[in-house]
Amino acid sequence: MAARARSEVREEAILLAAMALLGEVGYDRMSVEAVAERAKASKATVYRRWAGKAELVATAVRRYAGTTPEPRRRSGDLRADLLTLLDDLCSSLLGQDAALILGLLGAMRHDAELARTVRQAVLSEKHHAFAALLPDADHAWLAELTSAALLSRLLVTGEPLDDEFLAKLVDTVLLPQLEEPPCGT
Amino acid sequence: MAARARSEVREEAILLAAMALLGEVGYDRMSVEAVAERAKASKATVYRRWAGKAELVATAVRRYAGTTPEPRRRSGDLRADLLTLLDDLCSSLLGQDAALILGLLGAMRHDAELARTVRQAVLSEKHHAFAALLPDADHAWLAELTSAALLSRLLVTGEPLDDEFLAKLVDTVLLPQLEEPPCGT
Amino acid sequence: MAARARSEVREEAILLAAMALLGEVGYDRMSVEAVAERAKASKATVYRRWAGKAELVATAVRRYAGTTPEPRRRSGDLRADLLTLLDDLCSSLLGQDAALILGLLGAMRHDAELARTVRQAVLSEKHHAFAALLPDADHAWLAELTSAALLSRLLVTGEPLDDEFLAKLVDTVLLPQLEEPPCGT
Amino acid sequence: MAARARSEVREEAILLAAMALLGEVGYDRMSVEAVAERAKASKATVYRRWAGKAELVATAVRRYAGTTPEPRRRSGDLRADLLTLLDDLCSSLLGQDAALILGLLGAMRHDAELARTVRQAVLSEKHHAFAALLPDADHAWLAELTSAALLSRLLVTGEPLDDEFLAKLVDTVLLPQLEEPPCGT
DNA sequence: TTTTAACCGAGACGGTACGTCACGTCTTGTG
DNA sequence: CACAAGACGTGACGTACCGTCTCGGTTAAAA
Repeated sequence: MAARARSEVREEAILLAAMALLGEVGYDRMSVEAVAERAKASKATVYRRWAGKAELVATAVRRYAGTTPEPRRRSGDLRADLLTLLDDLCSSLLGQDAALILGLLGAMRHDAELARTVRQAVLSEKHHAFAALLPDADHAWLAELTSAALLSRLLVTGEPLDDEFLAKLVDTVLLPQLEEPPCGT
Repeated sequence: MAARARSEVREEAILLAAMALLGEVGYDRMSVEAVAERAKASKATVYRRWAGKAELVATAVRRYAGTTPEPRRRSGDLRADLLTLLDDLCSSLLGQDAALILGLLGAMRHDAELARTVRQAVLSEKHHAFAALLPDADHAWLAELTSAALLSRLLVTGEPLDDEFLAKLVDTVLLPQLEEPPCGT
Repeated sequence: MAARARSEVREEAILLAAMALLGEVGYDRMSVEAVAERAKASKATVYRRWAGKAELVATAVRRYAGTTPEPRRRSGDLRADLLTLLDDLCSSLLGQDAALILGLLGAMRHDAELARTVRQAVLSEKHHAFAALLPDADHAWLAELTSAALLSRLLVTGEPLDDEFLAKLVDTVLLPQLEEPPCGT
Repeated sequence: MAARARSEVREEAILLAAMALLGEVGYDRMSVEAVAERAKASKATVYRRWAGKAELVATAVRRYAGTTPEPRRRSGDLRADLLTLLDDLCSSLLGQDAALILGLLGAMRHDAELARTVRQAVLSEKHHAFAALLPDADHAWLAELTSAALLSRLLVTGEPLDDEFLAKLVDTVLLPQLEEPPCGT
């Protein structure tokens, strides 16, 4: 194969530097200058590709954090499968970095294009996951509810995304919706 | 010896200016200078009372954000009452101002005490509302789910908090949890 | 005797604090706030008496630095007496603090009254000294020349006001003027 | 790698603005912000090159203050030539701008290197002028005395540098030193 | 003594300038 | 010719003093 273009190499270096700094100091205190310096790139190179910090970080996270690997196999037990699924989704919640997510949410308000992209990243992943597991359900709605609950924990309550929480979510929100029709009425 | 007391008037003017700007431009683009100017105060006066932007915003929000109106009367029809309740909660979601909420969430990351206060303000309002309507339910959980769904709409999807959405929330999330023995089993 | 009025006590405390700080950090970095604090006075008390830093310092220096004590006795040897005189004048050159003098010179440009006072303090002392020693000479001119030379050393060249310098001043500037007439012409 | 060189143009604009303001309002009331604004530069650019106000002024003066015009021709009459010389020196006394000189003297206290330079500029000009006119005299001493007298008038007494003053200076200070064997002895 | 008025500490206040930092744009020379 | 290096204008940051202005507590003289 041909060697990758210089741009790609640069881009990767920048994104990796961004991820590293993101982890070290958080979104707020991460500066584009620092990213450029660490990547041995120049600020111009960064700004040539991204419109600002939020976009840069968005790309970085999309590429290096949202690694929702191959969905784990289903066991046949619906409840167990849902728990496994949620566990996977948690792991990929943009690295669970609240500051990063806030930064992105903020940036979305100024950049409609970014907004679309992030929504995609945040929701469609869940959407597809649910679609795979429950072909007949209202995937979009399940994805939205799940996403909302996870985000709320992360941003608002600050409580951990632990097994107990996931179980409650499955038992009181997700499963009831799937069993709804059988109940008669 | 007694010096002139810090004027409550000044403080209020500053906090109101902060709230206003927070709503207008969001946390990031709100500058302390602008707050001072609008409050006809000097930067020094601001910094004399608060250690920085985050603390200023924290106080402002603590004081001026938790204003729930009195709950409307219940009709006896549970579904209708829930819809009315959600409608009320929407109206008080900090004015549904996404910029302000983002600013708030951002400020929470810099001020743990504020974080507690805001969680209280955001959740306990819903908590009490549910408690009044459904004495036997898991109020905290209902409040968290509802809050999460509203926030998600506001910040992530950007879709409107319309009746259709509220109805879906009631029908697929809230009511199913109240029909506790879910028919079968 | 009656106890001194409170004001006088306060004034003295403030002036002494000013002198102390002047010596410790110099004119530029001495702040009125620091003077007040050290004197356990309030800024208002300082500003009640003086219009600003320069005036405060002017008073302080006039009172506590310009202590040209009683003129030393004349020996009869004119040259020796002049040297003694210059030595005394050097000692009283506002404590020889260049920064202080600069501050005063600067303040003089904004405050004509102060200007008069400082000129008085700087020049008339020398004037009188010369008048006592040389009743028939042009005292004002001698005073101006001497003052100028001392100031120049202090502010411009920064070289020490040592005996060699004083001797040269006496021998090449002062004495020639006194011997002028005898020479004929 | 090569970045854009710091533009000599920017630097010159800033220094000229500094000189202008120095002359207009004096060192103390000259602000870096004002300099930057007048130079159509930014504060950051100023601070990128100089560590503070003192250094900025230092450079400005170093570069733009030592401008003596060519000496006028001598007539052969020593007294007349001295008067002419003093007149020239007056004109070049940094424009006889007291505020500027005070600013300069102030800046010298914060920057030892500037101090050396300014002394050079202030004194060596006179030094050379005297050397040209009186090859055998103690030029440095004459220069210092002259400089001192001019400065004293400008800063301390505030009286004009008029012909009468210059004549007195020539007749009572300069000429007597040149008639080296002072008649008697 | 007791009142009563001046005085004074403490320090809040609106300002102005400081020096720093990061932003996003731009130019320049090197590999 | 793409890129590092980094200068530049911009604008907010948080700090330090400025000089003005209430406040109440404390004297010391008048009652």
